Amino acid sequence: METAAKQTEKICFDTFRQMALLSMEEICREIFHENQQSIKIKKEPVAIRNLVNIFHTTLKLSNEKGFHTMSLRDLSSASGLSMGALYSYFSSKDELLEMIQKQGRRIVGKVLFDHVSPEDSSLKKMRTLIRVHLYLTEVMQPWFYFAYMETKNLDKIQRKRSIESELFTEQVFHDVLLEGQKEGVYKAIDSTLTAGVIKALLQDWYVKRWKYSRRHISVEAYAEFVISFVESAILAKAPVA
Amino acid sequence: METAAKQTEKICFDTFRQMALLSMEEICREIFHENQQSIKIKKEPVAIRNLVNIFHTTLKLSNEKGFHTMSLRDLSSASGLSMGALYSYFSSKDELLEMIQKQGRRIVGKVLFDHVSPEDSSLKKMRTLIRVHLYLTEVMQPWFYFAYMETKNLDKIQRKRSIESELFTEQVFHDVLLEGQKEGVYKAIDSTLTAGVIKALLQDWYVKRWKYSRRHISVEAYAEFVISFVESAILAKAPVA
DNA sequence: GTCTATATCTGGATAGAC
DNA sequence: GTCTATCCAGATATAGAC
Repeated sequence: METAAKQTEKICFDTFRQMALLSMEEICREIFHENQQSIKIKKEPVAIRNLVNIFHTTLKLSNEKGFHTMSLRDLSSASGLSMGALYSYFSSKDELLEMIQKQGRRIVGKVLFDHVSPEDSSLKKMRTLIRVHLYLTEVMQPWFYFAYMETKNLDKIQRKRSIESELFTEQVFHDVLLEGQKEGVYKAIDSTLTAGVIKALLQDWYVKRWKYSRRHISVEAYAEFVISFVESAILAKAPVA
Repeated sequence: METAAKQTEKICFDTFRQMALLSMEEICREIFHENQQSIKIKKEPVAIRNLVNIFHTTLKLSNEKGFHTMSLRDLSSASGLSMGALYSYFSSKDELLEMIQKQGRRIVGKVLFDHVSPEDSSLKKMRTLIRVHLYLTEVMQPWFYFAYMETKNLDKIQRKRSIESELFTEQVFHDVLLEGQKEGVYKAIDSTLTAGVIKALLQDWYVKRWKYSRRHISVEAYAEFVISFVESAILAKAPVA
């Protein structure tokens, strides 16, 4: 009974995947138009195709051995673009790093909060937030991992932005927790620490992806586990079915 | 009443700190004697003083901007040792990386499992494991963070060792969970995922240290929070006081 | 727009003075 | 034992042909 309702309402991972892929190209188009001063290419289709290629390849190589260790020669041969061609899309290796970070933050912003409607119960909000967050990080795993590992290599201002965005996500969970506590759905435990703990569990999914792959655990399974684990810990009474 | 018993039994963070600091010098002495083929220095006191300095400075710089980004010239000026002097303690930058990883793994092995006795109840074992793990990572925060972030830069064999040690820690938690489930103390939920979740919470302490510092949360406070959070989620009945 | 060839710079590593 | 000076590989970045 409850299951039926759940299935119709519960956000589905597959539709999610397509959405994010669509976003990817769109974002590249935006980046292209915004950075036309540093991008020397004029034709949009060419530019976008190559940008997608460059970002994709950079993420792949960096996540194997780190952005700093990846030389532009590596990137050149792996992407099939020459050194010269690369430099018509960015003016320095650091700029490339910044472009990727910016692109990622933007997708997150676009996708993450479209799925929670304010009229939902705090219980439902929380569940949806957890699922959406996990599904998003699954679809964009390479980017999240990259952003996570390469923060140190950013300059101060970019670094600050990255920290802000981390704390902002945590804040969203924090707010829902407070709301639920007011309603009496959740226990009155430290909401800041709890929000941090939830964030840590979500992060583990994309940071330790190798572990979960090896153990053949799907995102959906992990999502349901996290939800039930967290709810066991914070619900005022026994979890609803 | 329970509080009094708890305080006498509960492992104390301050004594813990001293123990780890002592270990540090001892370990450097061991390293010195083992690597006398690559270390050109003969006098023990000099060697140890400089080794401690080198490790300490390397951790500091690397944790700011990454090991790869830290040049040996940076290390030289920050430690006060010349390039030449540095090279009488290791034969390559990679060897320095390996020495630090090895040193760290050794301290962990020395300290981590001395505190759980097999005759304890699984409940007590779990609590002690959580505390000891957190206290240890607190005392050795720079090293743990370093080991965590620089795994990518290791060669295959070292990398494998690092992964093994990660999975081993998780296994310890896993075993205690199973034991507790058999005794009926813990619920019969997925023990692998649960162990992973606990590990993630412990890791958050040293990976996101900046966050907890900023919020003025002490290790002890975090430890107690994690324990109560985890127990709320996994205890078969309501937690004991 | 894309390539090849090349200039320039950075940083790991070593030799030899003190 | 420690320092300075230097070598050289490898990386970023650019110029100019096609």
